[in-house]
Amino acid sequence: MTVNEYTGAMPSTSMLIPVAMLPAGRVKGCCQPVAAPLPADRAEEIAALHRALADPMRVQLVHILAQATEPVCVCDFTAAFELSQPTISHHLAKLRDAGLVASTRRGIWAFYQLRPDMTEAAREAVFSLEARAPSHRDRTRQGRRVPRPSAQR
Amino acid sequence: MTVNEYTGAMPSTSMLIPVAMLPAGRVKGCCQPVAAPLPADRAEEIAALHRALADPMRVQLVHILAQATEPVCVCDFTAAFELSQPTISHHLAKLRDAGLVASTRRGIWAFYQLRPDMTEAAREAVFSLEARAPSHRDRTRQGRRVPRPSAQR
DNA sequence: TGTACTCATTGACAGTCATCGATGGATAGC
DNA sequence: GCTATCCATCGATGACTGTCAATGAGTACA
Repeated sequence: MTVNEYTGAMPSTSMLIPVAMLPAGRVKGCCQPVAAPLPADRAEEIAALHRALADPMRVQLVHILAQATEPVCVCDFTAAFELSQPTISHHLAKLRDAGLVASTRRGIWAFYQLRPDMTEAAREAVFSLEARAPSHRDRTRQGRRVPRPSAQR
Repeated sequence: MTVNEYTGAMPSTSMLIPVAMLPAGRVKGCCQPVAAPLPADRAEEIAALHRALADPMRVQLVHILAQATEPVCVCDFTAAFELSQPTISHHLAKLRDAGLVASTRRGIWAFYQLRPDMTEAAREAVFSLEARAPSHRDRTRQGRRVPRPSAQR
């Protein structure tokens, strides 16, 4: 076998760690070179994105925003869930810090929406959430719900 | 505006909470109906998947497994990272509990690989990780790296 | 059987996170 | 100015998480 049967990954010498680089004493009979790790900052960036979606409440918030046709008022979130207003605000701040949502104020109200300029990584994560969200997807199937915006705005 | 400019979501009365269902006292001038929340267990399921990838070390482990052409020995993980063997084992167990990886033993060694029967949700998450993983993607572009396996095994 | 080795589990500890009540800033209306 | 309302922030608290040392389970080999 030379190809990952699942991912389709091809062996690439550019992605392999030379055996000589492995710490001495660990190169036993079973050991094989593995793909080069991601740069530490990139791994942390990816993990931070997933961390933003690692709470069911934030999954709910993103789900609602992905379905919304207008920016959503915080008061609607607090009305929809049995959590205190500070907790909702806390989760929205986490999503904002992760670059998933943006907020605007109108008078005393704050409105949240998904960021149109979300990173490609974030877009994939949101799509993977929405793609399997509605159990009635088969009934209302309309294709990919989070397309890459053809025109950024 | 009747369509979410970013997600392309269409208004669907089946996904809206009737205003009458909103708690009394919260229906103020700014409030609009929002999409129905996900079932609690589904939101938790989605969050659990992201929680599994919410640590940079587990991102690295999944990345290596996605690039690997063979099941990877634990001894290779412990050799590739400056973490203790129990910690590596701990992270692999988390990935296993999340349904992302499977392990087999050969003699005294344990080998890990991505689960071929991973859920659609997990597959999307892994793909969204790998799609932006290599900075030299453009040079070695081979299309989607995590296709749905045509033949389950 | 005894030794060496690999890997998983347990226990402990420090750090982080989710949650809520209290508080403060900002705005609208009187 | 005064009051009411909305939202963000702060501080406290309990729960969870990442990490490692110690230990246990299982295997290979002489």
